[in-house]
This record gives sequence, structure tokens and C-alpha cells, in this order.
Amino acid sequence: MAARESAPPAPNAGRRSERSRRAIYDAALALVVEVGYPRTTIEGIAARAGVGKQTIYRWWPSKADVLMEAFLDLAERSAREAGEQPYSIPDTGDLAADLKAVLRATVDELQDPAFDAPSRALAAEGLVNEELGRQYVAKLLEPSLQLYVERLRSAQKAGHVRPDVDPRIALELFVSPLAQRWLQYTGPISHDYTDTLVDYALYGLAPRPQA
Amino acid sequence: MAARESAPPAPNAGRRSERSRRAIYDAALALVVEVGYPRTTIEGIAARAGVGKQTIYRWWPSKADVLMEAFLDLAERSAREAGEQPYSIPDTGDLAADLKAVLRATVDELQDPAFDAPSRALAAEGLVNEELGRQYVAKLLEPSLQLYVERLRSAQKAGHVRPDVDPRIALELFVSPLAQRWLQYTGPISHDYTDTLVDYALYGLAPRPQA
Amino acid sequence: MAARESAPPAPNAGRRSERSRRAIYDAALALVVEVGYPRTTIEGIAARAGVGKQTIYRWWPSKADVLMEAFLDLAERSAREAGEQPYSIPDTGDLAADLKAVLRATVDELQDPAFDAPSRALAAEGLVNEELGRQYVAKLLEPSLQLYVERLRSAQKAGHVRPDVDPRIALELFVSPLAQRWLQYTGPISHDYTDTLVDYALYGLAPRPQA
Amino acid sequence: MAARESAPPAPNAGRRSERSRRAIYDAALALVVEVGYPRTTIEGIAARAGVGKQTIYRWWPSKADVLMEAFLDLAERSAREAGEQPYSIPDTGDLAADLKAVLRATVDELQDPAFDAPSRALAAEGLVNEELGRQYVAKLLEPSLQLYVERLRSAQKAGHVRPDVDPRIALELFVSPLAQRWLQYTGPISHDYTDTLVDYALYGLAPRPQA
DNA sequence: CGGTAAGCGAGACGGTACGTCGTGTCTTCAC
DNA sequence: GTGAAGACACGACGTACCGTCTCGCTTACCG
Repeated sequence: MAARESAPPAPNAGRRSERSRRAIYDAALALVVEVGYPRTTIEGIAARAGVGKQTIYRWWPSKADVLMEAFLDLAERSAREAGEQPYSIPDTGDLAADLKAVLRATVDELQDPAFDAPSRALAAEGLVNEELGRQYVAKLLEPSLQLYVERLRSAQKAGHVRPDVDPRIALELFVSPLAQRWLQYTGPISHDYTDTLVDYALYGLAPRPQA
Repeated sequence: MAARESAPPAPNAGRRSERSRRAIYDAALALVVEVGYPRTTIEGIAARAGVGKQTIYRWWPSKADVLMEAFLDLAERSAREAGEQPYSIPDTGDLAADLKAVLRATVDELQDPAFDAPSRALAAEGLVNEELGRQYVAKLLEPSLQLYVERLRSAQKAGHVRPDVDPRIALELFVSPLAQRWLQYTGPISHDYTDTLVDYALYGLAPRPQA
Repeated sequence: MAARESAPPAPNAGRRSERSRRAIYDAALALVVEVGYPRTTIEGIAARAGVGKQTIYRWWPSKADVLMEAFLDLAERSAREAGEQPYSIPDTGDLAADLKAVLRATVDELQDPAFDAPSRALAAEGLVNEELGRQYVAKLLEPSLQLYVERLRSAQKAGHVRPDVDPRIALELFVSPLAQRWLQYTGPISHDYTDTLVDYALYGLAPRPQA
Repeated sequence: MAARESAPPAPNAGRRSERSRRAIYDAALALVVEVGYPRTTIEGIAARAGVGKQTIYRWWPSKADVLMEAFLDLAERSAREAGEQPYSIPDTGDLAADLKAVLRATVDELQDPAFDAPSRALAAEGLVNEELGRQYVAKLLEPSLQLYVERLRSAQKAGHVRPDVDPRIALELFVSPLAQRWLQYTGPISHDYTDTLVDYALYGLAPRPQA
């Protein structure tokens, strides 16, 4: 439609070296895992990728953007490998069981440094850089959360969730606590823990009148 | 009993300049608000505080630690100003109302840049630096969360919360969603929103058998 | 044959900026004249030359080495400007007259701050840093002294100097006293003074048997 | 007659600690020998002497002045130890022999690091700091040179030196070459060398008419 | 002979410069 | 005409000393 950039001559994406891109992704992810995000530098990435610095600056505006793309690419590849229906929450009819299953899988994923390190790094950058934070949410978080929204809608249709409940808010009852414990070290995360969250969220804290 | 440091000669805290400390706190907080955390530098803090860099390095190991102390000091002073019972959650007997009131106050606080900017900066640093992250939790977060624990225990005694519920986990149902929306920009925060969180958390998402 | 450096990656001299080099030379010489050697700093040179500090550290190991090169360059340029026979001592057949002429010119040169300041600074550094001192001698002093050696050899051939005299030592009789008075302020320097030195050195202090 | 300083309250020399002064002298001399002059710092001297920095700043204006006094003190003590007539040149009637003897002794002294290091350091500082340079000459150099003046005067009376020769200049013919070789590494120094200097200086470079 | 003011060891302070590292821009050369 | 290589201006880092300034303390002198 229109040129995106104005000042720089807008590099010709057609000629872009796929080889370099891959090397940069790999280097960025490896460095974040190995030395941590703050000690990961653009010079370091370039050196490790066997690439000129300019090649990075030509295509990405910042270290965080490199990592963001690298991580999205990683997620995509993982998903592709993992198999069929790339992303969705099972719907067996038993809402509690389905949520527990997904959250258990999430807990496992969060323990994997290859996922934890870059993801945490991006989150950290996003806290302090609103622009990037919103990208993080839009590209990484929200797509996953929408799966919960769908599963909860389905549960509402089946009468297992109150119809007046807003699914986008409801999902936060079990997702946000896990997220916070993970990111901020406010507590240990485990399968038991997420099971409990699901139970509390679905049935509430207040005693049931009859039961 | 035992010497703490070994390499550096352990500065004599008795001789410390109160004047400099105050100036450093003020400068650090002001800069984080004005130019943002990443562009806040130790040199900048020193210059603004009218202090030698060494005076900062003598007493703090890193920018983040300076900010942490500065922010703790700020919180303390605010609390002292604010009044008597420094921190507690009202206990009117109506759990929902009490929680909503506290969360509304928290929402307001999170909008204040003087609180938001440093707090967010520390959280960001903590994501990527586990040591600091745990300090952040221990010194800033957990004390507040304990107030929720107490209030929930009191509610359990009054029979307003199921006795088998773990209050430390329960509080996350309404605190963590707010925290995540605030920190990660996953959604807007408002009084309505926190009210809803309290309702969902207390009464659950699943329909009640009788009502 | 063998790599010279090992730790630093040995900058590529081909890419070196001539512009920066010149600016650094000029700044270094100007500062030494204006504020003196001890108050000439690498930061100051960089600032005045409009150059990053690293550009200095990349090419020179120390302030003294910068100044050494700058001064050598200055000397070379002066010589080139000055004209034809770049460096030599006249040989009119009258040894005393020739030596007096050269020494008078030297006296004049030593009074010029543009020469005195850097030269003295390098000498001072060389006193305390043997490595640099030897460079100073090899690059700056010895070439000039060799001219005296040649002139004295020529005089020996002509029978004006005893054949058993070592010219390399002989020249010190008039050069070193001047050098010491100049460098150490042990006495005033003037054309009369150097004339006297030549006379004393050529004809000795002891009375001549006949005369 | 009048207070020397005006701004500072002029420390009371009567109360001065002799113990500290000695310790400072010793530390200064030792450090200059061990680590070299440029890496000798006032902080280092104070630490090594077990003395507060202020005790140094109270009594001396600069590192060089400390060293100057320390070295003068050392020289004095050495002289006192060495024996009776602290400094003088023998007068056996044989001028050449007497000069050679003294210069040989000087050569030996210049090889001793305890003498060489501080002396060289002060000379270096003096090159670049005229004020100090003149002090160096007045306090350290000139007194020794005066001994040569006297010896030469005596030789003139005895008819061994031409009466029209200026002894203050004459002495430089053998002293300055040695000084330059020593300070600037322009050549090796040895007994042979100084013997040669004396011969050249006394009898000149030009051939004698008769012999 | 007891009080007080000085010198003292100690070391924190506001500064300046150090030498290094990383940024983002620019230029050169090879493919 | 893209990309590897890397020099460049710049800015911040964390360290070392500077010279000044309190702090107790000890020590002499003086009233």
C-alpha cells in the first residue's frame, strides 16, 4: 500500500537472506538462555550468528524486537512439530477436567528454560515499554487466552458456567494467578496448584447454600 | 557475629550522610518517573542528587537496588503520612464489600505515576533477575498480600468462606488478575473490573444448584 | 610470521580514519602547550578532537604514546616545510663555527613553546617509564646526535679533532650541558653559553703547554 | 614575622608527630622504589604509613613535595652515616684523578635503586613543573655542583685549569653528560665512561699544537 | 591538675579521569 | 546491491584517587 518507513530507504525484503535470519533467531534465543537477557547484546547476537551488526539493525529496531520475532518463530515451529490442531483446548464436556489438563501442560512448559527465558525477557521489557508490552500481549498472550474464551463460551452453552459471566474476565481467575507466580516468583507452581485454582474459580470461595 | 562482606572494606554506616541518601532517593524516583527506568542511569541519579557516583556505589550494588530502597522509603513515608493503622483491610463483616473497597483503592494507586513508574520498573527488573524479584516480593508484595490472608481467615471464622479454602491461594483470584492487567497491559483496570473479580471469585463461575 | 597482539583483536589499520588521526595530533599538541602535560587528559584530547575516546584507545596504548606520535609528526612536518637538506650540520671546514651555529639554532628552538612543551613532557614521562624513555631517545634524540657524530668524524679526517676521540662521547660535551640546562632549569641558556661550551669542549680546560 | 599561610589556620608545627613524619617518609620512598612514581599515590602512602590522609595534606602540598622531603631526609641520613665531612671533593693536587674518583662514586650511587627511583621521579616531576624543578636544583643538585666549582677554583689557583675558564660552566662538561645518560637512557654509564669524560673535558677534543 | 584545643587515624564525601563495553551509524570490500 | 566486517561518535559503566570534610581519640599545654 504505502512504504512503511520514510527516512531509511526501506530495505528490499525480497533480497533478504533467509540464512542470516535463522542464524540470528538461533543466536538470540541461545544467548538469552545462556547468559540472560540483560547480558544479551546485539553485538553478541551478531557475532554468534556470524552476521554483521548492520544486518540486524536493517531488519529490526531493537534487541527486544529481534527476540520477539525469534520467539514467535520458535513457538510456531514448536506448534508445527507438536502436531495437528495447533492450538485449542480440549472439549470433553467436563470443563474442570479440560482446564486442569491445559493448565498442567502450561505449567510444564513454563519450566522449560528454552521457553521461560525468552518469554520472561520479553515480558520484562514489555513492563517498561508499553509499545512492546502491547505487542507481547497481542501476539503471544491474547491468542492463547482466546482459546479459554472459546472453551468457556462452549461451557456456558452447555449450562456449566453462569450465562452472565464474562469469559474474558473469568479466564483470568485461573490464568493470572499462575502467570503471576511464574513471572514474579510469588509462589511455587505445580499441577496441584493449578488444579486448586480451577476448583476455586469454578465453585467460588463462599460456601454453597445447600450443596 | 560474622563478617558479611569480604572483598570491599565494608563502609562504615555510622558515618553515612543522611542528606545524600535522601537526595539519591529523590533523584532516582524523579528520574524514573520523568525519563523512564531504562534511561535512568546511575550517573544521572548522581548528577541530579549532587552527589559523587562513588557515594551510590558505596551503598548500593546496582541501580535496581537504589530504586528498591528509594521506593520502600517512599512507601513508608506515604504510609506514615496516610495515618494510623498503616496497612490493613477493613473488616465490616461484609467480605465482598471490604475487598471491593480495598481493590478500588489499589486501582487508584496504580494510576499514580509516582507509584506506577518505580513499581513497574522494579517488577520488570525482578522478572529477569530472580534475586531481585524475590526481594520485590518479600519486601513489597507479600506484606500486602498477608493482609488479604488475614481478612480471609477472619471471613472463614465467620463462615463466609469455605473452611477448606487456602487463603493464600484464594487471594490470588482477585489480586493476580488485577496485577496482570496492570503490569502487562492485558486489559483496562477500573473499579467495575475489580468489583467483578470479587464477585466471580467469591461465588464462582459455575451455576449454583438452588440460588 | 607471528601475530603481534593476542588479547585485543588488532584493529585494521587500513580502515583507519586519517581525519581523526590528524585531529588527535592537533588536539594533543595544543593541550600540552595550553594546559600542560599533567592536565592534558585523554578525555580532553578526545573532546577537543571531536572524537570518541575509544578511537584513541584503539590506536594508542597511552597518553604518552599519543603525544609521542603527534610530536614526531609535527617534527616531520616542520622539517618538510623547512626545506631541502632535512637534517645535517653544515661543514664549512671550521668545526667550532659549525657547531656554534647549530647549537645557536637549537637554543632558539628550545625557546619555542610549541616545541618545548611536548618535548619536555615526553622527556619527563621517559624518565619514569624506561620503555618510553628509550623510544624517546631512539626516535627523537639519537637521529640528531648522529649528525654530530658525522660532523666530528669529518673533522677527525681533516685533523681538527684528535683521532683517538670517540665522537659519540665527544658530542655530549656540548650537547648534554645544554640539554640539562634546558630540561632541569640548572641555568640559563643563550648563544653565548653554547659558544662557550664549544670552546671549552674543543680546547679543554687545562692550559695548553705552548699556545 | 608573619603567618605564612592565610586561608588555612597554619598548623602548629610544635605539635607535629615525628612518628608520622618518619612513617610517611619511609612509605613514600618504599612505594616509589616498589611500584614506581606514577603508581605511588597519596592514599597509598597514607595507608602504608598507617596515617590519615589529612596528616599528609596538612604538611605537604603535593605528592612530589612529600617525596622531595623524604629524599632530602634520606640523603641527609646517608651523609650522616657515611661519615665526617659530609660532602666534598678530595683535593690531592691531581685534578683529573680527583674528578674521576668522585664521578666513579656517583656512577655507583646512580645504580642503587633506593637512590635512583626517587631521584628520577623528582627529576621527572621537575621537568614539567618548573617550580618544583627549581627546588630540585636548588636543594639537591646545586649543592653538589658547588663542590665541583670549588675544586675547579682550587685547580685554577694551582695553574691546572686555565684562569679564564668559568668553573660553573666547566663542571657541566663532565657532569651533564653523565646526568643525561643516567636520566634519559642515552647510553650506558660506567667508570670508563666517566674517566673518558674527564679526559676529554680537561684536555679538549682538538689536537694539541706540540704535545 | 583538669579543661580544652590541637594533631591524629579513619574514612565518607563531591569530583574528575580512567579504560571498557555497547549502541546505532557509516563505509569498505567480497560475493 | 546485500551482507560480513568493523571503525566511528557517543554515552554509561564501575573503579581509582584527588583534596576536603567531619568524626571520635589521644595528647600536650595552659590557666
